Amino acid sequence: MRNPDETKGRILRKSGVLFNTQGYKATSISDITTATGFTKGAIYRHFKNKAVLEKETLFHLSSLMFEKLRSQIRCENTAGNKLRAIFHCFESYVTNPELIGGCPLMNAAIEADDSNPTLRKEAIKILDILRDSVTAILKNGIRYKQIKKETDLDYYATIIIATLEGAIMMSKLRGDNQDIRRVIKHLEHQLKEIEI
Amino acid sequence: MRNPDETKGRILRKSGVLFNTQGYKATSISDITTATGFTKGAIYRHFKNKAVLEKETLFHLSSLMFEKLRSQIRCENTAGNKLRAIFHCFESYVTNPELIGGCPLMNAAIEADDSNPTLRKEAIKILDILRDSVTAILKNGIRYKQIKKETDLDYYATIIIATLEGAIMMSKLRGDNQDIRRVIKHLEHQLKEIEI
DNA sequence: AATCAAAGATACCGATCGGTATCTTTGTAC
DNA sequence: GTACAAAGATACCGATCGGTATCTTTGATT
Repeated sequence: MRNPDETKGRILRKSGVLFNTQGYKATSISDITTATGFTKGAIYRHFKNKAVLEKETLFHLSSLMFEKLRSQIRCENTAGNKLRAIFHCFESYVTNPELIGGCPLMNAAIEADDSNPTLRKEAIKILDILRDSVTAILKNGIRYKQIKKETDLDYYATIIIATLEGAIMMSKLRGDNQDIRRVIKHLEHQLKEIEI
Repeated sequence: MRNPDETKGRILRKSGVLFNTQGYKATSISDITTATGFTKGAIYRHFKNKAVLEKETLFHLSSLMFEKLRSQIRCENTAGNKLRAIFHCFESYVTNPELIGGCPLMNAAIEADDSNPTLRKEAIKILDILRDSVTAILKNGIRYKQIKKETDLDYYATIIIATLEGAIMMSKLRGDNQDIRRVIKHLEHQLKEIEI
């Protein structure tokens, strides 16, 4: 019992990489035992079945995502710059090799939407939190006279998230950051129109 | 030998539905035998292995996609209306239950980008054709004085495709067409700025 | 009607899947 | 240092995976 929490953390980190690159269904428990060095016995002691491991891993991946997002947002002190920080966070899903596999929200959403209700529910939660983060920034921006008060919050949140996610798909598929760069340029233009 | 081409077509149509909803790796040959009524012997007579079946099925799905796209584009006679037709074609990936599983480009791209080079190559081809379709419309629009001549073709093509694909992901995940509607509204606004 | 190649069905292969029962090891409390 | 519960390893389960060798059926050709 040489530290169960650390073992669980190791499993979550490794399965996070595997699920995010190969997919959830396509990654076997054996893949995870090979990657972690632990045995099935160890894994099934911490997770009662694969579905639970998938769900907890997606939660873990989203925690990393929101952690990074929040730390970058906190560094900026205007709504506009906070949003620009979000844009570049998403760019790093293409450019940063550490964030292997791309955006975990997108990956889970595409795999789960038609065939994995459990994972889908978790993905919806992540999307809701992401959307709320964007609208909260806009709302505070309005409060502090940085964003025009007639701005449709939900509308802009949808545009920002959809555009970034779509561009990540395109850039990851092609293996360059051309599309994500274009999209960020576009979003920065859009931002200037609602900034005061 | 009661019509081998029809058999191949049946297999492609059924595996198209299965691959597009459950994923490529997650769909087994047995799933396809159950869905088609054919046996493994029949399937492996027409496709030398599963990878080839996956690739040919993705090509088949993209053919359906471009067929519908082209028929809708052909109905319109200005660049702007041709683009609007594309927007609503993509909306139907959310609203039309016949197009089950969503956009095949997106599905293949997300599943293949990190772990299936064969499928990834096929997905890149689809994205290239889609992008070329959009830029060709814009280019013709400039020629016939419907689109401002200083418009950056590749830039707009990226914005349009990324935004639509991202919104399909969001709308399919949530199970409503709110996000895709917002995004189309946004793209129509963008379109008015480059239309003459 | 006999022939024959192609279409498709059947039966099977070794490998791997998710999962579990059981055993051994480990750290800790006394 | 002994007892004990938890952590982790080992060995195995039936089911299913992709794939293949072989058999039967089919329809066109002569």
